[in-house]
Amino acid sequence: MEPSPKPRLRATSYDVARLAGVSQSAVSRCFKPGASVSEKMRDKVMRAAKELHYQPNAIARGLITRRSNLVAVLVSSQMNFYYPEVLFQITDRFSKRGFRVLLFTINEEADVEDCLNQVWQYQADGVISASYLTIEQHKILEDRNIPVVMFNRYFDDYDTNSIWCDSVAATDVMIKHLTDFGHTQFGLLQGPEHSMVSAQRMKLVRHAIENHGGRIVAQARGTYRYESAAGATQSLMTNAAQPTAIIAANDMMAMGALDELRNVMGCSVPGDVSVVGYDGIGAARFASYELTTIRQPIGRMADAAVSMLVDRVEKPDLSHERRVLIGSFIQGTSTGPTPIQT
Amino acid sequence: MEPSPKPRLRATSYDVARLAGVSQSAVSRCFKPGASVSEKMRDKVMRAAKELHYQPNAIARGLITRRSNLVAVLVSSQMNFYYPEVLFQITDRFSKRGFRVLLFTINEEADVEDCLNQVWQYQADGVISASYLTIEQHKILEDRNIPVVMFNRYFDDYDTNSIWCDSVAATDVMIKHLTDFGHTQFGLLQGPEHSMVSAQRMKLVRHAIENHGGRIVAQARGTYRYESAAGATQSLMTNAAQPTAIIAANDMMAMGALDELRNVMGCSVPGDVSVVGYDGIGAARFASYELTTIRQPIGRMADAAVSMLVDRVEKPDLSHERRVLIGSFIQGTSTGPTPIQT
DNA sequence: ATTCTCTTTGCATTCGAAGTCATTGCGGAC
DNA sequence: GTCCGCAATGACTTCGAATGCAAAGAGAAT
Repeated sequence: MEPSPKPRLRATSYDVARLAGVSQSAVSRCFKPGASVSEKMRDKVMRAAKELHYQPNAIARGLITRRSNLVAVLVSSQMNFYYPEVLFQITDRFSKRGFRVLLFTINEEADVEDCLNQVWQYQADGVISASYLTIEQHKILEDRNIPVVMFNRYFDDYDTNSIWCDSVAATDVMIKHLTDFGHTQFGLLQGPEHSMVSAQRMKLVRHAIENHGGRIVAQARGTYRYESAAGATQSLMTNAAQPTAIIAANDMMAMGALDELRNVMGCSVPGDVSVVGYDGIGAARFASYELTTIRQPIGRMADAAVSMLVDRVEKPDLSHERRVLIGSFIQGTSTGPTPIQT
Repeated sequence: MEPSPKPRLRATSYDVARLAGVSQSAVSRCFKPGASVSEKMRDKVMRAAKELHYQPNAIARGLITRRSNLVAVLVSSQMNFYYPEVLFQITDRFSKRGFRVLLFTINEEADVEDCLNQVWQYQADGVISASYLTIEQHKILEDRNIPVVMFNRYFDDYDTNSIWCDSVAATDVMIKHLTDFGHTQFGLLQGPEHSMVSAQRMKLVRHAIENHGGRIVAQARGTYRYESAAGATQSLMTNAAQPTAIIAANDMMAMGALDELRNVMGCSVPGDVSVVGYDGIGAARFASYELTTIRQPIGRMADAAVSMLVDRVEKPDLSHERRVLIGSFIQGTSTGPTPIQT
């Protein structure tokens, strides 16, 4: 007695070939755009493929072509609404370009090592990092010939592919907007110590404040998260010289500061204190906040990042590039005239 | 003349075997936990592997073992803060279980078809769907023997694996909380027409309102997004009989409604109108909102979803299961006593 | 020393598609 | 009718790791 044919779960190219009465190579070619196949052949094969619900096995294909069409996206998992926006935009665009996204969320720095190993094991064709990465870790990837694009970060002393948002002019406009309102006493609500984004932004802010004759009277640090702003704001406001305007390193903290001021400390914003942020995330436009902020063109940054990565996957020898988009000043209602000094 | 040896980009198990002076099988076994390998062998191999920076090729492994260790996660890309929270939690947990996440964002229903094909091509071991899926689409996956877990949704008339949050009791408490405050005129801010989550929630709400002697005086629909609440709220409030409490199908819309009421229509919340939502997302706790809502235990739901999927990947014959966690009523400051009727 | 276990190791094959190369077929030019 | 060029097709090999099976080795018991 014949053993009952094990119910093949998945049709392979051989099954399709058998059914269509052609060779496996022919089937393969029919699924490769631009291959040399006659109309008749393509028809036969496609009909058979449809009948068997055949779809090429991307894993097997990846093995032989050495192209997985997988890209790894690294994002920090901290609850900061900036990352989901970026992630979704990037994923969307990769999808349209025929790449799949392997998502890695980074909780703590220690996760990165693991994550890079996985990237390597899964033969990801490239990496977009919107998370903290050391130069050493970056080098590991480059040594392995995996192109990397850094999203909204770069290294000062080391060449990389990166997408950056330049806020020099916008920052100047923002500070001028505040000094025009009569503000001279500024409080800085910075991000974490090691964060280059925060450092960069605060550098611009300091410079612009100096330029427009303001003075930094207080500084505090947060973690970029909403919750971290409460304590930092308290510390800023209980300073000997009270700031009349608070510049936060991102919108999340600006929102936290605004809430702390309005809802806990009983201040009016912008009546007593003005608050500004950075990023231009969706939530910053909510009517309860309407933050004055500097908006990153996230959509165009995602476009640029995806293009840049896809280009390097296709032509590995392309040299490093840094693409800089320009952030724009967005006036909200979280800023206004200085209160008259008593 | 010998052709210069092309610099092997990637060390394979053969390279490691050669360097260690053992067979390829031995190398493979050294990387398989629980395989029968002597101390000496493991040492030799691991040393060689380290020297060559060898890491097993997950693609090749997947081809032969028929296990990709990839899971697909489908989420809607609409800007609703609920999805990122769920996504990050789920990803985190899969990571710890040795699975990688293939992310698929769904913009419109038409994307699903494509996405399912990709899931099939990439041999995903399983799928978690936090996005809209028809029964037919679900069947496709099951026919292909790909286990699916539906996150926060299920089918009424079709068996599936699902994680669900039961809000029956909490809804009753919430409505009682409102009627105790004197509210009798309710306005419903529903989700999209085809959304089963909205339908379910609103069913509970209707029932509870009836139970506690309230009356639904107005209804409107939104898209679950913040922006969609503005118009819907206007429509609710310009109704002949004005509601004194608005029940939104999710927190995002509740936040939108609250902002529209406070910042556009000049109402006091909860002075003039009370507002409640559903989900218990992080942003609902922001001091500007402090929504009264029904919180889903997202962390435990993610745990359950991941466990359920991993179980079915490992034992494909496990029957369907529906795990139901209980939502809890969270009292915020968006609800209060009815205004005295004039 | 011999035999018998039980563990460790290597050989050979396998997974599924892609691509190389050789062959076939077809049309047109002579 | 013969020859040439080009398109279409198939046989065979390849990618890298896992595994069934057979063989070799290590002890233990006699």
